[in-house]
Amino acid sequence: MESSRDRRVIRTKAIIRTAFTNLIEEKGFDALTVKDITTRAEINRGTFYLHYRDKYDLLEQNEQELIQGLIGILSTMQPVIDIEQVLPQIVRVFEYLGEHADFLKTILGPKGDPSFHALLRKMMSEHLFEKNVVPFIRKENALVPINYLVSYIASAHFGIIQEWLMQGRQESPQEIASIIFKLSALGPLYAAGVVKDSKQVTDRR
Amino acid sequence: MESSRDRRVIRTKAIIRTAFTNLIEEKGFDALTVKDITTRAEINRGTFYLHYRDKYDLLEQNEQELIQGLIGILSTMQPVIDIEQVLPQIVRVFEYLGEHADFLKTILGPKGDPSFHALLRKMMSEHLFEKNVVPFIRKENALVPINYLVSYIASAHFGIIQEWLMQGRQESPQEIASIIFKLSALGPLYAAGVVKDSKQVTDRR
DNA sequence: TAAACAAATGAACACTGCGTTGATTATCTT
DNA sequence: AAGATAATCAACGCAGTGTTCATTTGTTTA
Repeated sequence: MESSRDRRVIRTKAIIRTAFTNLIEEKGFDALTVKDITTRAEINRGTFYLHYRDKYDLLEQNEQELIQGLIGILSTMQPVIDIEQVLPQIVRVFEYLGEHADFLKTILGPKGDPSFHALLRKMMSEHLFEKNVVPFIRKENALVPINYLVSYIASAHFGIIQEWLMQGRQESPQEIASIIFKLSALGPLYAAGVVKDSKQVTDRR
Repeated sequence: MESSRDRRVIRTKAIIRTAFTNLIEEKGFDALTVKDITTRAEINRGTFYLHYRDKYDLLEQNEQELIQGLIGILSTMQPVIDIEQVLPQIVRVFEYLGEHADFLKTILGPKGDPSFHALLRKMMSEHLFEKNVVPFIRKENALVPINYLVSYIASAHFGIIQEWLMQGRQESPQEIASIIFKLSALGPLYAAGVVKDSKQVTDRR
C-alpha cells in the first residue's frame, strides 16, 4: 500500500526489529544504544535515523503496531450476555499474543518497558472488563470498591499472560482460557482447593 | 553505627534521594542523567560519584533498602493456621508500603523499573503464598496448575498495591486487607456481585 | 577548642554515543 | 533503461560519563 512498498525499507525495518528485540532481551531496553542496534543489524547508523527518531521511537512504533492489532481483535467482540461467552474471546486474545510472543516476552519481562505494562493493563480494563464485567455489577451487591476489583482482575490476568509467555507457552490458548475462567469465576483459593466453599468465609465480616 | 555517621553523608544522600525520586516521576528513570540529579540536588557532580557508581547503582541501593525492610517484616511472620490470620499480616505489609509511598509510587509506576516489579512479585510469591497458601493446597484438589495460581494471586495483589498507591492511599491498611481478602477468598466475580454462587459455575466443564 | 580527618567543591581530562549533514554508491520501481 | 530513493561513509559539534587532583569546608574526637 502507501506505506513503504520499497523492498529495501521492508528489509531494513525487519532486521532492525529483530536486532532490537534480541538486544532488549540481552541487555535491557535502557542499557541499549542506537549503535548497538545498528551494529547488530549490520546497518549503517545513519540508516537507523532514516526510519526512527531514536530508540524510544522505535520501541513505540513496535508497541503501537502490537496494540493496534489487539484493538482490532477486541473491537470486533460484542459484549457478552452469558458470562461463559467470554471463553472464546479469551482464546482469541491469547492466540494473538502467541503470534507476537518474542517481542511481548521481552517487553513484558524484567528488562522491558513499564509504560507498556501499564498500557496493556489499561486496555484489558477498558475493552474487556468495563465492557463485559462492570455492566453486570449491581453496585449495591459489590463487596469491594469497583476500581480495586478492576485492578485485581486486570493485574491477575496480566500475571497469567506473563507466566504463560515466560514459561514458553506450554499450554494452548484454550487451556489458558479455562484456567483464567476458573480462577476468576470460582476464586483463586477455591480453584486451589484451599477453601472448600465460599460460604465458609462469606459471613465472617 | 559503622556505616557513615558523618552528618554530611547523611544529608547528601538524603537530598540525592529526594531529587532522584522527584526526577523519576517527572522524566522517568532512563531519561534521567546524573547531571540532572546533581543539578536538582544542588550538589557537585563529583560528589555523586563519591556515593554511587552510577544512576543504576543509586536505584539499586534504594530498592534494596526497601526490600530489606520488607523482608524484615515478612520473616517475623509465622505461617498461619487459620486462613483468616493472614489479615493482620497484610495490614502490617501495607503499613510499611505506606511509609515508603513516594518512592514506591514512582518506581512501580509507568516510568519505573520493571525489574523491581518482578522482584516484588517474586517476594510476594515466596514469602506470602508459598509459605501460607501453597502448603494448604492438596494437589489433587487443585483445579489449575499451581504456577498459574501463584502468578494469578501475586499479580492480583500487586495490582491492588499499585491502585492503592496511585490513588493516593485513600483507604486504610485495614480496609485494603479486607478488600484483598474478600477478592481472593470469595473470588473477584463473587465479590463483585456478578456471580451469585460459585456452584452455578462449578460443574460446567 | 584545636588538630586531624573526611567530605564536598570546582575545573579539567579523554571517551562514548547522539543526531545531523553532504557527497557517493547501490538498489528498487515504473 | 532512466529516474527515484534508500543505504553508505565520513565527518561535525554536542552532551553526558566517569575519573583525577588540588583546594575548601565541615565534622569528629582527643
